[in-house]
Amino acid sequence: MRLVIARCSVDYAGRLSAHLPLATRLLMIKADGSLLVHSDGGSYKPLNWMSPPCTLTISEPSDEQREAGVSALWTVRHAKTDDLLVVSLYEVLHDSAHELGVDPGLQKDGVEAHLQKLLAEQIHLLGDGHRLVRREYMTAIGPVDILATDAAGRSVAVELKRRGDIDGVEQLTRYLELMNRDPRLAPVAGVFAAQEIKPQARTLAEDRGIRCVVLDYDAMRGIDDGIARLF
Amino acid sequence: MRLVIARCSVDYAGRLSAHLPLATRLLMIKADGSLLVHSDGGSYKPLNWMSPPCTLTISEPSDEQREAGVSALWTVRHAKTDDLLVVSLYEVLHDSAHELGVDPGLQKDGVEAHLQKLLAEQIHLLGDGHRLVRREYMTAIGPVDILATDAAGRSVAVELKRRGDIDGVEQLTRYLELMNRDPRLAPVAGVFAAQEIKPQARTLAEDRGIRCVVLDYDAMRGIDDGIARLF
DNA sequence: AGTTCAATCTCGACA
DNA sequence: TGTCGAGGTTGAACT
Repeated sequence: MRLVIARCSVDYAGRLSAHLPLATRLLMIKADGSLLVHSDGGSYKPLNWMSPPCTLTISEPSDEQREAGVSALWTVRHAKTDDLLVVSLYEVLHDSAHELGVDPGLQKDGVEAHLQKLLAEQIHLLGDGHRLVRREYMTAIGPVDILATDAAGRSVAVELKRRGDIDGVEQLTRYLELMNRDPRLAPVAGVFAAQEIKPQARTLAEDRGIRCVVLDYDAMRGIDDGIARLF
Repeated sequence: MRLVIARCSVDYAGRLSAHLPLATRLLMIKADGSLLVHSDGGSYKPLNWMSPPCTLTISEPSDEQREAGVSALWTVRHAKTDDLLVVSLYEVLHDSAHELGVDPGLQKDGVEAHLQKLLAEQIHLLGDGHRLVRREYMTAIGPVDILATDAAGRSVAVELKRRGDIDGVEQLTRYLELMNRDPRLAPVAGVFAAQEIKPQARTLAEDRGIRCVVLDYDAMRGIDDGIARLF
């Protein structure tokens, strides 16, 4: 990885055209040839960049450019899409190279999967008499998070989210529409379960006869840990 | 901006939990206190990060950690969400600080708004006899991209996307439901227009009687440029 | 400040 | 390999 701090301007042409006026920025060249242009603020997204696979060419500026103060030109071209990024360097304030090696990568610890497991184990949270049929019940348009039955033996489809918004309700609605056409399942009631349910989502859900259940993740985990400690 | 190359491990706890095993990486501390952890490959997204507003605290490792080889601990806590990022530094290979100043920011030339403008100008692409009523036609639940009339004078609501997926169909469906209750507009036909329409989205749309139109952006722009050249 | 919607989205899973 | 769906999405425009 090569790190360069420089006064530069940047032009990009690809899906859109974009320009960065002259300013001091960090230029990061990764081992795969990709380039990131970062400012000293904002989020993790660079001001501009070129994704791999791409190639960086360093060239001399034209006389006109040199007269304007440009000391070098970096041209980065994408290997497949022909997207083009041109960095005009005016002054280099820092330049260093480093060997980092291959990264072992991020290990993600899913929480939604855990939430599903916990709710399956504590299916009574849906109401007295509920029984688990199965997790990830497959339908033609995808898996329903949890299929259960209520005290009267009727089917209950559960859509599970960490943060319940309108999309989750739409998703569950599509599942319910489909499942209610299956005579072996119909009638199927819907439950929208989440740690937190947005007011709009609740309104939409209840308008469609879908019950909303707010889950307390910490409490569920606490009980689960308690069970785990028993064995 | 401070740039540190170090052998380190990283732990994150927030929306999800994640861990980065010991390896050599770039740590970028921006002026607003945010932290980025980059490897020497991949795209512009860091392996891990903390967005502003947040605060970085540098502390001494515990005896146990020191014995394991940790020389320093960086703890970054988000100001609002309490998300936590902990970097355990084992060996610092490079450390430098730089003054970058405020960035003037990126100047973009948009594409999406342009597509709407082009379709409004070339409304015949919807079919012979179509006429534009207006762009961004307001309804109670938001603006419909384009409202037009067909050859028979019936209302046509157009939802425009660069890539047409299932969400866009749901959105248009909600608009149509609402507009068809308005006696001045009803009956309103729906058109789902995009540069590219996903098979699932097309199926759902057609099942609901919504017509799909695939747009050729380059051709539309070409015609537009041609018109521009005439004047 | 909250909401909605696009993105040079990125990224992983799955057919 | 393409397609599809989710993201610690991010970011911008608008209410």
